Amino acid sequence: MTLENEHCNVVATLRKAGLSRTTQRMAVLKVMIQADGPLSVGEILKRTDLEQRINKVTVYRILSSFKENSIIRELPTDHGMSLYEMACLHNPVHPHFYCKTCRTMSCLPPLRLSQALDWFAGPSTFRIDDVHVHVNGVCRQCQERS
Amino acid sequence: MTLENEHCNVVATLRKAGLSRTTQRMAVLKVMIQADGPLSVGEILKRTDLEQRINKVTVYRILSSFKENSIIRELPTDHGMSLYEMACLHNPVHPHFYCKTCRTMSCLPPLRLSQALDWFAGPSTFRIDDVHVHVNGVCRQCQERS
DNA sequence: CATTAAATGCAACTTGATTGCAAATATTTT
DNA sequence: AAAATATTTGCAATCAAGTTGCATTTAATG
Ligand SMILES: [Mn+2]
Ligand SMILES: [Mn+2]
Ligand SMILES: [Zn+2]
Ligand SMILES: [Zn+2]
Repeated sequence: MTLENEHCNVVATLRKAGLSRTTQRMAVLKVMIQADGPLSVGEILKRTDLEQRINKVTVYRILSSFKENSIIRELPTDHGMSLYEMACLHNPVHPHFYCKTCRTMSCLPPLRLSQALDWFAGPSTFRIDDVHVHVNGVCRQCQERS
Repeated sequence: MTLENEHCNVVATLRKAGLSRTTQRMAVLKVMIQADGPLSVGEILKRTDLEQRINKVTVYRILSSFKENSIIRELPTDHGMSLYEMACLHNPVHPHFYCKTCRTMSCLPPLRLSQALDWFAGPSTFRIDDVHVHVNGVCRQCQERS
């Protein structure tokens, strides 16, 4: 499953989000748009460095601002590390398969859970060890406290 | 939702898993059984230390062996930290709610996803920001490579 | 071009988790 | 019960992802 968002425009995306057009942000966004799957910060650094060296901290801050503006999605893994993918119209929310061994994340078809299980039962070659359903938010107490 | 596994016996659980009965393992397991929700390593340490001080590394290794023997479940959070809960018969797999603010994890009813959404739509006071469906396992290549 | 606000780079730091190895403890054998 | 063996533990060092403070640079604005 490719992201199929080659059409997303770097400049337009930044402008729509009201983010200034720095070379670093352009480079990171370009890499994200061209990616064929979720990328780690390390991988993003490796790819941006082909054209210009960017500081690790800067990448973290850029990803953080992209996330706040819903340009990208953060996909936390079970190894204390997150991967990132575009959150554009061409790439709706979908489940992911994470290989514990090579620490690679694969996008799964955007099906409902029942359909997804059928999909796995089919010609899928993944060996599933566990499935986490993780609901994130803010609890009652913390809501009242602010 | 309490774990309701007060009945699980420390000695019996260890014996069934073929794990030797060290004071440290007994202490950790006792704390896990008495817990009323998922615990972090820090919280486990705090509770075991009330009776005997255990090294942090030892707790990690104990939790790791408990997990391998399906005595407990690991619940990774989106903050690079895992929480742990009993995996006994009285505590079947279920979704969890994680508060980003106080970093507390709450157990949710073990319903199917569609029912769970109804549950949230009801008198629930959680503010949901995002839901991660996380499928873990080993991919095709990694399976063949071993 | 000058001004100002925002973004970046660097170094140091934080935190959860892991590793190597010697010492202690549990289990097995005699 | 004592000795032999295997397992487990504790400590210190280390790792890796991610964060923070602050000086410097860059982008937007007029
Ligand atoms: Mn994806
Ligand atoms: Mn639970
Ligand atoms: Zn793999
Ligand atoms: Zn909270």
